[in-house]
Amino acid sequence: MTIKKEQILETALHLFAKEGYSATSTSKIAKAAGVSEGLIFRHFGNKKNLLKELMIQTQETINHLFLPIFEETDPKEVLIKTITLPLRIDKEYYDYWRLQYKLRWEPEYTNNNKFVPILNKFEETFTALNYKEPKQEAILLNQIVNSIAIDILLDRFNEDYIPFLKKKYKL
Amino acid sequence: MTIKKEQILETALHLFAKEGYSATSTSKIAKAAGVSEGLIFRHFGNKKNLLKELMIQTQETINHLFLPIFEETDPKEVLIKTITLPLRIDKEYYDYWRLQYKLRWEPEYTNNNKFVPILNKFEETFTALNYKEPKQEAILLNQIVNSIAIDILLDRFNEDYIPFLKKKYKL
DNA sequence: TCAAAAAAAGTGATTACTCACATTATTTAT
DNA sequence: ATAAATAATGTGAGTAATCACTTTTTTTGA
Repeated sequence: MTIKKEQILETALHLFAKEGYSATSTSKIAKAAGVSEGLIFRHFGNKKNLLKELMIQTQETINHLFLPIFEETDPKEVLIKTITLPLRIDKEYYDYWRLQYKLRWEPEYTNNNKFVPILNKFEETFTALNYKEPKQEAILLNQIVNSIAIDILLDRFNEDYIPFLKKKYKL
Repeated sequence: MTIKKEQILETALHLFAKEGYSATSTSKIAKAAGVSEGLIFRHFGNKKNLLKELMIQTQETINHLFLPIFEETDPKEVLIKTITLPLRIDKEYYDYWRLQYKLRWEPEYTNNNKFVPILNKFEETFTALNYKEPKQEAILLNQIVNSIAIDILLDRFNEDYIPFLKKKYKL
């Protein structure tokens, strides 16, 4: 991976996340990245493929952020780490999240259950904690984490919410 | 309001909700609505203003859907109506919701606390039910409803979730 | 010296939007 | 009442700018 290719990916990520895929032209990316427009097509073939490579990176990044939760064995610790996950994410990763949430609504974007592994982890956790309906609890927790992430990205999150959730889950 | 103007609004709503604002050209709208492209600009001035008028309609529609919750006085009934709201929405309104959720992520879209009234209603409700932290409970309930709506729109909702929530809130 | 990397200079298609003009609906004057 | 005047609605051909993408030329590093 050359420096310029990385610059294209980095710039495209930022512009796609900020303005959206359709609203971001390849010439705009090239200018912002400080490269010629042709280089984008040399490296990625077409615009859609640039997005595709970006989404692979995005998925890897997000998987990496979830890793500490997967590796945690103590169920209570799983819940704590899950609830506070959005807060612990460094701002440099925000564009990845933003792109992910934005692209959910695109018709081409097939969401084919990328969240199944984390839902299974949550279900195991709630089973270990003797919750009556661990499957539904897992869905609820997943919804909460997503909502917190969205609130943070849209700059309308209130930190008081976290201790409230900790009490709810007796943590 | 003339028939053709209504057709433009209706078609634009559907295309914006489905493909997104930037990805939908005015010529595409005109063709699908069966009018000349010039008429869009006669009625709305420019593309952005078409979206603006559409968003006013959208807000009115959504407010109307929330009305039964606002008018309900029995706190338990408020919760029941809230939890089941996304389920009770007719499919013909889906485009309004989709547009709303999609546009949250656009930089021009200023979200200036349109949800404050419903959050206040929820807070009153939880206060009446003697919940310890009604403000935070209101935020949680709002998150849940939004999550359900998103899941329905993205066609990944499981109906078993509703009875689970009813038990949670002792309904 | 020469292949890969990058830039520069193109391509036709599509974009949002304008404009001159036609048609239809509404108001006004007699 | 009705013809004339005015306003509202609608069309289709045009605009320059921008779009994704291609081809050609130049630069770079081993």
